[in-house]
Amino acid sequence: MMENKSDTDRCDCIVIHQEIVDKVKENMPQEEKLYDLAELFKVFGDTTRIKILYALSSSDMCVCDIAVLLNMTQSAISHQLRVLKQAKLVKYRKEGKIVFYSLDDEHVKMIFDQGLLHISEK
Amino acid sequence: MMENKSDTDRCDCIVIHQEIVDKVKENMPQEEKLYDLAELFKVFGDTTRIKILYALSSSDMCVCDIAVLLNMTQSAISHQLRVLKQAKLVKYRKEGKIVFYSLDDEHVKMIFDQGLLHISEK
DNA sequence: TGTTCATATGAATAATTGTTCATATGTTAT
DNA sequence: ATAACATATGAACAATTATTCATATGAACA
Repeated sequence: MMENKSDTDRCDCIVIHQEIVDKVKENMPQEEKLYDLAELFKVFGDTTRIKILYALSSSDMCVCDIAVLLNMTQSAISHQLRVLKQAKLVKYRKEGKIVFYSLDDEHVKMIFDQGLLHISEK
Repeated sequence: MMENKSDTDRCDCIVIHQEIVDKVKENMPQEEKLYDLAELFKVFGDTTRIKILYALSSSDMCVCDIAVLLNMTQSAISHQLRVLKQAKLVKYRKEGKIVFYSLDDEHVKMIFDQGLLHISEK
């Protein structure tokens, strides 16, 4: 009869690799930080938002201009700008009834570039 | 009676900003490239995958070790490793029945660092 | 004051996705 | 051969999310 594996939640090789796993565990950032990191990248993980960010990296733009540029509804753009705003990736200034959005982060372009580098090499 | 806006799909301000929009449009990368970029970041946009990538940045590990480390099922880890493999972010080598995964990209850490930089400043 | 315009937002819907469960594949050891 | 083990995978389910539609807000202007 076999020893029940789920008693320990560990496979056999973990016993051998325990040291490595412990070392890796030590080097892992806090749970919360990794969660925030994933949340940030999730914001980049949508074509519409990527396009908006790319557009804003060229020039500040108002909501309606972005909608025209991307051939999408004003509402869809506005919803996505809210997500970008919450992630502190864009900021805005009001001029009367027009709201101009712009990038709020120097890292956006660098994150882009690293991503494009990966893509172009694979 | 008002002129129907949807005839042109353009708001009033776009007429004024047309030049800017045209310039931005010129500078936008190809549609496909932006799609791929979003797909790449989507892969980073999940806590489990971020943790796996972080773990592998410390040391190569087998599937079962990762499962123990993250306290998740082997199946869940395996599914996510497939996603990472497809994105060419990890590679693997087989040693008998054990499969060791490792990072397949120098950019992973740099993308991480930029992300963490953004988070820590906001 | 009433109308037009630019933007924001809540609700609904459709599509995507992460995990679990059960099972398949392929390797090692007895 | 058979059993044990490490990993992979398909189907199902629950949860998340992007867009649309209708409408609200608030500014400019006639």
